[in-house]
Amino acid sequence: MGITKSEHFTDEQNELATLAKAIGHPARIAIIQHLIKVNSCVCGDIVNELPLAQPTVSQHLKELKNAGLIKGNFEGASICYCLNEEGFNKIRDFFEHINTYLKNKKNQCC
Amino acid sequence: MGITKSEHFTDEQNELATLAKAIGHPARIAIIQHLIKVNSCVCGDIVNELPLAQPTVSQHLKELKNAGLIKGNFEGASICYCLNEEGFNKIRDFFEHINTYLKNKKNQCC
DNA sequence: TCTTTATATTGCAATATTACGATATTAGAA
DNA sequence: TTCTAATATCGTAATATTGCAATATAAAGA
Repeated sequence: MGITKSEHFTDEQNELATLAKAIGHPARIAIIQHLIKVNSCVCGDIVNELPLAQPTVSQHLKELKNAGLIKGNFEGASICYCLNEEGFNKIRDFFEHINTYLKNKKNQCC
Repeated sequence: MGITKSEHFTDEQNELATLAKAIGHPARIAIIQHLIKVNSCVCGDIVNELPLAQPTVSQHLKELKNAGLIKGNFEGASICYCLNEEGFNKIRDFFEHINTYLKNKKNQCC
């Protein structure tokens, strides 16, 4: 039906899913990579970096912001975006947990 | 339009997005967590662990498999699922890269 | 063979996502 | 104030995702 049955899952599961989902689009990966590449806040040039129209980029930025993966500050007329450590820490912990498991796993049949 | 303009992004960006997207659903997070929790391959009991009907679970398993995040082996009449190290390594590298950046970042304005 | 058990596939309805043109908003510059 | 530049929001079309009942398939046991 297109509705995710969020109420049947734990808060942690829903939160991790929201973070991963927000990252799950090539334009949003590109935004994250660009923010890392320039190693500073980015004011406005993100639209020029992406092969998408301005309203579309704005929408992707909003989703990353809502998920807690980026932060935006007003910088005069434009806005300054940068990565939000908090969001990335949460999802990093999840992958570290998986990584630790994969290193020590036993009884694997496949 | 609902169409992601994949052709305008790099292979790496599309691949990372596909992996993150596959993880971006609470049911699929729950499947991953269950595979870790039992610390072995899981044959069939995943359906009983989730608050979803069998066809829905089957569909989620298929998506995780297509993304390269789990593997499935036939084990008699049932199927044995476990995590696929390869897929998780790829996305882990991405997050480690981000983590390294966040630790050393300068010139942050937000 | 027939049945049972486990899993996959099909088909469809409900909802979500993606993309963008048009338009609104907001802040500085003239 | 008026103009301009930067960003957000609205509205909408096209497509994707989610979920499940019904059904198909495949393997093992009686």
